[in-house]
Amino acid sequence: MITIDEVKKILSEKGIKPTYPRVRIYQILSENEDHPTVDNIFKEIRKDIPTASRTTVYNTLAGFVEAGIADEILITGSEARYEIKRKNHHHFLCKKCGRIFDINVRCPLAEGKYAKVRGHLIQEIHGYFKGICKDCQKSEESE
Amino acid sequence: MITIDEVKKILSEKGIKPTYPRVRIYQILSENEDHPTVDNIFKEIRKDIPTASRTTVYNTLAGFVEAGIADEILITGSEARYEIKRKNHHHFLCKKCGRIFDINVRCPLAEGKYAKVRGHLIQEIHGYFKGICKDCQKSEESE
DNA sequence: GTTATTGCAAAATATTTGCATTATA
DNA sequence: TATAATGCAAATATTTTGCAATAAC
Repeated sequence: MITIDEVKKILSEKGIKPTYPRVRIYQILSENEDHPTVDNIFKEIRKDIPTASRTTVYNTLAGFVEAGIADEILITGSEARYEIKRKNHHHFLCKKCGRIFDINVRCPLAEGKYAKVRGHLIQEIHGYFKGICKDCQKSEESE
Repeated sequence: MITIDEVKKILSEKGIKPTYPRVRIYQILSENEDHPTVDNIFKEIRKDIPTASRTTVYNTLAGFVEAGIADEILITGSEARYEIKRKNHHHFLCKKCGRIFDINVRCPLAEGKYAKVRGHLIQEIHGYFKGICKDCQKSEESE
C-alpha cells in the first residue's frame, strides 16, 4: 500500500491539504482496481474513521477531480465511479455483473491526440464499451 | 418533419405499438439535434398532449433504447440525454454552455471495429469529449 | 487563534414503482 | 372486451447544501 507520507506529498504538491480522511480516500482509490463508487469508498473509510461522512467523500473526490488527481467515470447512469488519473485507457462495463475493467486500446481517442475538433477545444477524452465480460460469458455457457 | 405514418411504420417494425405519445416522442427526437433530456421532451410533448406524464416519457425512451431505436447519452452525470440511433459518431459536451454536439471522428472506437477485447464481448461503444465549444471560445475572448 | 474541513440533517434532483384509469386493437 | 399503455402519487437513490462542531497549521 502507498504510504501516508507518499500520499501527503502527492496531495500537497497539488495544493490539497492532506487531512487524514483525504489521505485515506487516496489510499482506497489506489488499492482498488475496481473503480469504486462513493458508497464503496464511504463503507471502506468507515472501517478506519467511524465518524466519516458521505459529504467528506463527495467533497474530497470533487477536489481530486478538480486537481486532476482522479477521474470520474460515468457509465452506468446511476452512480459515479472514481479512479486515480491514468492516461491512455478506456473502460469496459459488464452488463451482467456490473464490474468495470480498464482497457488499453490503441486508438487516437484513447491517446488524446485531439486538441481541437471542428473548432471545439478538447480538454477531456472519454471512451467506454459495454458488453459481457470474459467471466460472465463462461457462466452463460453453463446456464 | 417525419410523418406520423412513417414513424408508425418504424415503431411497428421494431415491435413497438405506435401509440400517439410514442409517435410524438419519436418525432421530437428526430427534430432535435441537441440530444434532449427527459425534461426537454416532457415539456415539448406537453404542448400537444397536456396530460402526458414523465412516466410515459421514461417508459417510451427505455423501450426505444431496448429496441435499438434510440441511444442514451450519459455525459453530464446529472440527467440522461437521448438521440435517434446513429452510427460512427462521438459526442462533445461544452463545459460552459452545456450543449452537446455530434462529432464525426475517424477512429476505430467510433467505427465499432471491436468484437472482443481481452476476451470481453463488446456490444456497445461510446466515446465523448469535454471542453469549450467554438462559440464559447469566442465569447471568452471578449470577457 | 484563525481558517478550512468535517459531519449531520435536510433539501434538491433524477428516476423508478404501484396501481387505478384510460386507450388500443 | 381483453390487453397493454398511460398518468398520478409516492417511493427510492444519488448528490448537494447550510450550518454548527471540529481539526489543522
